[in-house]
Amino acid sequence: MSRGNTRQRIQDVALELFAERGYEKTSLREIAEHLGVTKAALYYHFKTKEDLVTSLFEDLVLGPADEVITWAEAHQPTSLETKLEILNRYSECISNAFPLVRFMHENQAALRELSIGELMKQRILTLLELIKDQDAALSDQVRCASALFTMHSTFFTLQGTDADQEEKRKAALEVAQDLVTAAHHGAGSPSGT
Amino acid sequence: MSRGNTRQRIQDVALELFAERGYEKTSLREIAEHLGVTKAALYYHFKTKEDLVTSLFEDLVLGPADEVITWAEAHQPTSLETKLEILNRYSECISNAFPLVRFMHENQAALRELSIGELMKQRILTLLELIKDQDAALSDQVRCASALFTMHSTFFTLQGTDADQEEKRKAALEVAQDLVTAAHHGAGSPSGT
Amino acid sequence: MSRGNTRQRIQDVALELFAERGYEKTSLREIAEHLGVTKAALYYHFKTKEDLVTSLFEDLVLGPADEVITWAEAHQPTSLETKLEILNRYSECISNAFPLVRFMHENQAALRELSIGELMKQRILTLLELIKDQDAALSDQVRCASALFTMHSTFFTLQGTDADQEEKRKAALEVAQDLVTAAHHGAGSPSGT
Amino acid sequence: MSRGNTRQRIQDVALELFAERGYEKTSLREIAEHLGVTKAALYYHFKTKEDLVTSLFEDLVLGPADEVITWAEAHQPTSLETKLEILNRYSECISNAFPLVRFMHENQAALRELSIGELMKQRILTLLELIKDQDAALSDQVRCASALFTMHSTFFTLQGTDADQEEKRKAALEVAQDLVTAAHHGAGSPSGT
DNA sequence: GATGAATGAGGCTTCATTCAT
DNA sequence: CATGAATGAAGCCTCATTCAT
Repeated sequence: MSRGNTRQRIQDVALELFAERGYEKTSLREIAEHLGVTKAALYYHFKTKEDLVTSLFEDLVLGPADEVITWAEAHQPTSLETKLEILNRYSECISNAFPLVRFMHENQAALRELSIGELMKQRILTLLELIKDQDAALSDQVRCASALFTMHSTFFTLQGTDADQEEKRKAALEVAQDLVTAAHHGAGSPSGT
Repeated sequence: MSRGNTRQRIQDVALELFAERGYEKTSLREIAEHLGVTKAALYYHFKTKEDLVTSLFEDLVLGPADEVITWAEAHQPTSLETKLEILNRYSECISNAFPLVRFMHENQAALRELSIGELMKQRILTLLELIKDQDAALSDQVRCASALFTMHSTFFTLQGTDADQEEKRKAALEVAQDLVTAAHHGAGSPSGT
Repeated sequence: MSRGNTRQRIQDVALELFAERGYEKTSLREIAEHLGVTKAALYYHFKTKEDLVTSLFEDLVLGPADEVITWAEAHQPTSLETKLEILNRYSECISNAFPLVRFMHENQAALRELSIGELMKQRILTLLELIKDQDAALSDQVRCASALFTMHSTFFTLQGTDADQEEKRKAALEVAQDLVTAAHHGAGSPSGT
Repeated sequence: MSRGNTRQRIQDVALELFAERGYEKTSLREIAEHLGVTKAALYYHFKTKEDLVTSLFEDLVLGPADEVITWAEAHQPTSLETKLEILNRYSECISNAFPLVRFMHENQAALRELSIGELMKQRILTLLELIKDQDAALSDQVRCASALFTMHSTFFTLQGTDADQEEKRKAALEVAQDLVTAAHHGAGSPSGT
């Protein structure tokens, strides 16, 4: 019945529970029980609890995000079109790893103590740097940060809605792109004048 | 030096530590040690750990938010101007209780298991209902949710900046108001056409 | 029934079990069960298992040994008579803390990983330096080390004997003093010629 | 590269780690990792952890010690010269198995729970019986025990020294023989008179 | 000869909480 | 108002060991 897929099954259940109940509240005992295995079995596949959560990010989101960053850095200086394409590509990463992104969004405090949290934060800050202008008005900087956050949070913000995953992705992407477009044109400063 | 203000001091330290290290990672022992008191002393002032965190929300954010909601519900049906004023008032609540909002934002998973978390979520959803149109395009619904999230997260998003608290508040408010304005005018649907 | 003496009772039982079954083999569960308390109660009185064993050495042997060292260092350069008096005083320390010394002797490997082990080792090496001549023949250095070891191990070496504690102490002291006397007179080098 | 010598390699690594970190603190995982094998591989060669440590004593020290005992028992009643020759022969056993003797000396508490520990203890007590007089003065019994302990511990007592193994062996042997000689002549009793 | 996968027992430690004083 | 002492539950993790392949 169980071949070489136990590692995968552990990751699946862990992701589900982490997203559902939070990182700290999810114990390895719970994960093991959901799987019908012993706690010790988890330790055969993952060195620590942190190692387990780290593997989720590495397998689902870190690689894809790095691809976006690599692509973006090859297209500098960053035109508006490039920025919009960054958002587009990033929205696809996120959409594919949606429960993990939800987990990341809702457990920032817990992730801060994990080394993978630091790595993810760096990726997001790097994306932010690529999207915003260093010396833009404050409100335009907010627009760019907000664009990223919007994509991170939309999938579960729109939980009640009957829209499907792809519709949500497009809606979030549209809003994010509008925000970045406005920031790019310096919507912030003229309104201040 | 310290008279009957112990309760206050506990809240201050608790808020600081909760915001810094997260709800689950902050133990009552830590809080007590930071205060130079015994754990048991905390229990004289607060029935449980949950009671302590609840008191923070009640004292700092729940009341003010309810005032905004009460005001908003008295001004229905909601015109664009009303919506913008809701955002304005809410941004002031948030600005005053800034570390608690950060805590809320970064500990959503933990708060989900606490009854105060449910209460706060209701408030935010109520505000969202007042701001968005029930049958707006999906992207416009995202805009309104994003407006709220943007205000929640801006204060620590802009951590590195040298802007002061009030400047940040205004920048976040501007972005939020733009988003809601766009949503109000149905920016979403035409772009779909 | 139990007033402020719980800490003491924990130490007593811990010493007994540590000496009986070794440091690593003695679990805090066992100690707690022997006392009719919870494991958590131990942690109220001692921060860790290492802290518990450390307290034993500090309370029973470290202080007295330091007194011997202090006395010895005040009587430098060290005449033979002084050396013999060092042995005499040290034998009394040891005799009073006899089960702990047995524990130390039989758990050197375990103690090497504990910081108190390092401290105790330093004390013994210091005593050794005071007793032996830096440039004595190899066999005389062995004599001095042996003198110390002999006192450490005699109490349980002579376990079967019906002699009482004080007789054993005197016998060990006599042998140790003979060894140091021989070393002092350079018994080693002439026999080599 | 490695043919049928895996068993030997396991023993080598095990001895090294046991001596370094102690019996309890050394896990089979560690041993396996140092060898670049799986834990399960160890179980192909040794039935249990105890079996592994037992094999070390059997191969390195038990046989040679038994030879000494056999020789000694054939030379009863034991003259002083015989006693000195026992020490001489035993010192050679020990010198050859030096890390294992260090291990034995520093892990007495752990060995007490192992059947091989009991066996080794018996050998040493047997040697002690052969060396000392049943009804000697207490101090002379201490001398004989001390002679044995001295040889056990000298190799690592003299760790800092630049003397080579054989010089250390001779120094320890000299001290041990002096002690036994003194005991044989009843140095203890006249001093009591 | 050796591995991959798993187990059951048990280790140390921390936590929120209680209660007599 | 607050402490000292303690508890019960649970946490993460490691260990020696087994067994099918």
